[in-house]
Amino acid sequence: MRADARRNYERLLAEAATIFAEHGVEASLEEIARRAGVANGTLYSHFPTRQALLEALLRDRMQALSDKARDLLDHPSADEALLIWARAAMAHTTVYRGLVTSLMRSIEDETSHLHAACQAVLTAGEQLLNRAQAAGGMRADVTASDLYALINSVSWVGEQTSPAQGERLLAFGIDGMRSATDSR
Amino acid sequence: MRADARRNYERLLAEAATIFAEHGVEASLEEIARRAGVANGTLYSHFPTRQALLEALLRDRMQALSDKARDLLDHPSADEALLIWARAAMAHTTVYRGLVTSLMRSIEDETSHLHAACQAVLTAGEQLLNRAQAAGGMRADVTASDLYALINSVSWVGEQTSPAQGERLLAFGIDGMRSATDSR
DNA sequence: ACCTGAACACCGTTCAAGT
DNA sequence: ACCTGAACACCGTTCAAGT
Repeated sequence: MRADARRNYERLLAEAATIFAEHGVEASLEEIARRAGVANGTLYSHFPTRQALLEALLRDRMQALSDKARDLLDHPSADEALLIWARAAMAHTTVYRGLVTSLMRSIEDETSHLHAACQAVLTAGEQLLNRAQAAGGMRADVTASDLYALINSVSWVGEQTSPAQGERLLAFGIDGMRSATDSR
Repeated sequence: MRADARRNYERLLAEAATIFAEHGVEASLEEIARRAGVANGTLYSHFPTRQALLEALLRDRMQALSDKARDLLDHPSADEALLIWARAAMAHTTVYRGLVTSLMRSIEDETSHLHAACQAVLTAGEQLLNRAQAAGGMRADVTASDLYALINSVSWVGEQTSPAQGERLLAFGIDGMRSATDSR
């Protein structure tokens, strides 16, 4: 990669982070290019779609979330580990306004640039879920997709109303996924 | 209201219904005006905002949902009545793609043209919730806002992935709101 | 009293022409 | 190889001028 190309790439990423943080993931791509000091087409040559830009921006963070799930497999309580991770996932999905919608769509859409990363997160969550199920804390019929959808939906609520309302729904949702024999 | 004004109003509503059904609530207002055969500004004079248009379009349906809650107060099972109503509410919030986001936002935003109707729906749900709580089926700490948020969030999931996934999350959510003593 | 349609200030995306 | 910037086809919203 040529030096000027690399510099443009980095500047675009940096401006995108700022502008997405301020205006959400639907912010104007034109403004990102403008603020990065490059022409319109340069943005498109580096990032063919908005999702490609998001993917580059979130790559490390999503990897970290997957890693965190692996680490939590060593946590003494399988149930608690799952809850801790779910909250971390919530925090991740709300870094930019509107991001949660992209993440939810991308899990089903294989053509999305975010699909692989979302799939990795789902699989990471699945490990924690399976462990909690084996320990008897969670219903056997709960799927990784259920968990993924729950986390994203409560993040969406948190975004639309208040983070506290999102937290409440997460608690109800997880409780509803617990085994009947589990003490509450 | 002048006869031509009335006719334009009706045509705009009819076209909006068609186009929202096809493209979701973020569809082009310009296209609605175009298809209704009126000028751009005419749409704005009748409906100052997109939400005002939505409100006129949904008024009857939202009233019917509130009425349905009242009727269900006579249902023999308080728990079952709540679940039946929640499913009806889900169906309502998904008539147009993207509508659920407007409905969720409008409950907190008093300036929204949809606010009053959303508030009425929330209150209607509250009656059913309170009855289920009095009967001992639902936790006492569940609020009408929790119920409203749950319904909208699972509708959102249904829209982003599949209706079946939305249904599953509704079941988990409601279960999580049940009293611990409730048989499962 | 209501309607028209141009005007303004924005978009996303593409692609020939440059360096 | 990469970048530029004009071109195209769209938007939402406002408002003077008409009838």
